[in-house]
Amino acid sequence: MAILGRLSRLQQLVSTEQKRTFAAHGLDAPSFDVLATLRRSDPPHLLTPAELMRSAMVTSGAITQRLDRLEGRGLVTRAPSESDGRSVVVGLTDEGRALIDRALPDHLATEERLLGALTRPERDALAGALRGLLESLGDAEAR
Amino acid sequence: MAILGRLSRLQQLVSTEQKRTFAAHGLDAPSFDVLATLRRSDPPHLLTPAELMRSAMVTSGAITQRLDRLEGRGLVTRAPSESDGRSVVVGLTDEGRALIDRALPDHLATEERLLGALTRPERDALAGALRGLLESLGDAEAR
DNA sequence: CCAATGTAGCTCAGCGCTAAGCTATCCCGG
DNA sequence: CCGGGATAGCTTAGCGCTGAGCTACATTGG
Repeated sequence: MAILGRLSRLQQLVSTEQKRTFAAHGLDAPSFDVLATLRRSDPPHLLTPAELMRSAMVTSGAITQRLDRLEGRGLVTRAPSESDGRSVVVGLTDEGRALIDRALPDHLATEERLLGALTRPERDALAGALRGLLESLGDAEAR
Repeated sequence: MAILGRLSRLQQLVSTEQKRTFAAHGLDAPSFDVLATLRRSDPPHLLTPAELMRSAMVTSGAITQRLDRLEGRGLVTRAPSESDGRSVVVGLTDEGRALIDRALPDHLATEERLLGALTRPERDALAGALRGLLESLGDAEAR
């Protein structure tokens, strides 16, 4: 089983490299994750903590703390939901949106660089294999 | 770039599943990693903290703390190196070896289960792609 | 031979996450 | 209409890791 060990090592290398990119924009990985998830969501780019939690695959406490930090920096806003008294709506501030819009191109360039060794067909095959595995493990959000 | 995102999600799912297996033997992932690395090394299964550090891709401080915990439980031993005054030699105790020998088959079964969705050729292709990526990123220990 | 540089391992403060538990709200079936 | 289970979000203690810094030992070049 030389697959899962390599998966873990590769993820480790990749995330270390990505951290460097995030840091160049004053971000860390958890913050980038939240901002990018909001940015990728349909306009008007509003999500609940529960949605962010499912996307990030972390516990609710982790999302609470991520949002605390981002809100403290003025990058996201929290407002009570109008339709569900338990829920909260998270949105990007102008500053948060400007920041993630600066960081995203760099992030994509890093991805491209990390995958540079693979040809297009190889990438497609790899993406397909990963997708298949994710689905077999019941990952609902296997995008 | 649907690859790196899936890689991260997959690694998350896999490691959560593996944790469950480790816990069934009274282990967590870091402890399992150290014991399994020692067990897989050539007899007499002795490694230095520096070697464990490179294998696990964590900092030296992390290895120190992992070894503190394992030594405290009586699963590994630390002895000063005879050939290098800076170095330490880590070995498995009888108990440590017995424990990892019980846990490893379960771990392999978990791997097999997680990869159940892939056929043999699919696995080979995936393993090859991951290996290629690791090498392109300069991972010396891409086994 | 020794000064300079590199390597090995340890220490510790700080950080983000989990796990468990809490309150408040929603929603379904009886 | 209401009781009970599910869901949303927050809190907090505890944990493992990083990053920076330290000491001791090894190695290399002049």
